[in-house]
Amino acid sequence: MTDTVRVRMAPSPTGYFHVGSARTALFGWLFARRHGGKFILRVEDTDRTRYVPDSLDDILDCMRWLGLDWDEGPEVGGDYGPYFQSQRLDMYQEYTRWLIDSGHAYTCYCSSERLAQLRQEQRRRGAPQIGYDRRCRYLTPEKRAGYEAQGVVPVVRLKVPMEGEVCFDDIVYGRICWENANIRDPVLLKSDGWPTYHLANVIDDHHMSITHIMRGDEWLSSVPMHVHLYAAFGWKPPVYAHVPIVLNPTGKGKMSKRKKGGGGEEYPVFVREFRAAGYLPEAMFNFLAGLGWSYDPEVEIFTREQAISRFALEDINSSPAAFPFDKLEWMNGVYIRSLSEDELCERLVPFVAADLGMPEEKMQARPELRQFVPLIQERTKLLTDATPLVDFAFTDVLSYEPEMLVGKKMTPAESLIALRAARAALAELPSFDANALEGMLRPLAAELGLKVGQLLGILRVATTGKKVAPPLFGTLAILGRERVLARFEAAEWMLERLVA
RNA sequence: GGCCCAUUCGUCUAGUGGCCUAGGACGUCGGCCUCUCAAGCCGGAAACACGGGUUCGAUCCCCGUAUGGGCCA
Repeated sequence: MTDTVRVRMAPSPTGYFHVGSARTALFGWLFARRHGGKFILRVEDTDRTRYVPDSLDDILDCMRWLGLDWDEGPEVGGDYGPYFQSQRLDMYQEYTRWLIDSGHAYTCYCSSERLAQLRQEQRRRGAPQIGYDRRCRYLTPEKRAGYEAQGVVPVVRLKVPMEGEVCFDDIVYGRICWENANIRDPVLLKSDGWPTYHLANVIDDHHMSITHIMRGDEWLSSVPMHVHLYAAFGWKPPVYAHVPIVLNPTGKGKMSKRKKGGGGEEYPVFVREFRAAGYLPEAMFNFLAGLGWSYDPEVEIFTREQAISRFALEDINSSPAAFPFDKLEWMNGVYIRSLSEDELCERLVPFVAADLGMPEEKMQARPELRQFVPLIQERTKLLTDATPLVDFAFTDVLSYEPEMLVGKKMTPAESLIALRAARAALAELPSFDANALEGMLRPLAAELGLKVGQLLGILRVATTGKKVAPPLFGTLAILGRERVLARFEAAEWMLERLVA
């Protein structure tokens, strides 16, 4: 029997798309694509208290950004809908009723106050197990009727077997077992009539014919409840593959929001933050795929097609991984360097324009950025690196300390002489292209008795106002004679005041 | 605290009983190149948590310990 593989990703619209969720989604996507199956998006929006309005848009948007397309779900529909749990409430209630009628579940009238008190007492006593004591499991029909008469609205709990053990085979972790005695009776339906994760999840996965569940390993401990639920319904559970969580860069604790990195800096944890920080989606994809999975022991850079061709759940590493930011940055640089110049320029425009407070159209209408691309391509690891490398080309007034104009091991007066000589020579130069400039400036340094670096250092500051900038000859050519001469003149003026 | 999971260079990983004098990558260190910064090239340092077994032989299998992580509240 050739069951088509159906993998689901089930995000909750309770926050922005987390990079750890992205990796799990990516593994699921790779698996579905590898087997020619379906990748399904189901929105688990049953937690109304934690609902964040724009989070779903963010999740969908970031999925698209990463190139993780889905075959069924929001915006695309499908034959197994609705794909929002909030639209499937009838179903959950109906099945809950069946569970009660068939003796697999029971109503529980315990108040949250009693539950809290119970836990507190268990803690104080140092009880081996903390949690619900199944009191309502044994309620007499009379008692039950009494509560109902008082208008107490119950929750519904699953009757978990009290002896024996539950086992299941996880593709990543192997066989895992629990003593049933250690499992509490979980709530299935809340008193407001909404399902818990456990219930909704099991019902939906079954009805959507999900064959493989890929999710973070923080769900590992709820598997036994799910297994019991499947058994109660008489359904065949899907195959599970839990993916180890992503640890923060220090390797201590999971990569959660609002934590500080090793250097005390805040690091991105949401996909949108990586995007805003100037990471490329293709680099992100490659990197995430290599976190906990290996395409090839000798190969770090691979395409999504290559990843699809070799992906196997069995090969996912079962130990959690710290998030190696350095490696991501390096990889992003590799991808930036592999882009065509036009492509890179296009991606750079929004970033540079925003940084410079300039409309994108205006930025695009100017030739400079595109001209600078070949000079800055190998100098940018993140798209956000570009602005400081080109900003001087978009302003007429440079602001820098006059002292910066003094050449290495030189006096201000000597620097001034060099600057003047350069300006005179540049004014005369027949052609103002990079080659011509180089052919003139190098000999000039020798004539002045200076090292090339000394002369160019002075001119670099005069031109860009910075000590670190793209290669000078190309930069001069892009700015053009007129602007360069004006900047040199301004620099001379500053140096003159320093000398005097 | 209980349950569950994990443990190979600083980090991401390869490795499934002999091919391992443990491979690759990032980072790091040294050198080359060089107009600054990069990029590139060459080279170096760097790991099987510990203790017991099993076996002719363990990174690889089993059991403990330790450490880390997750869930439960």
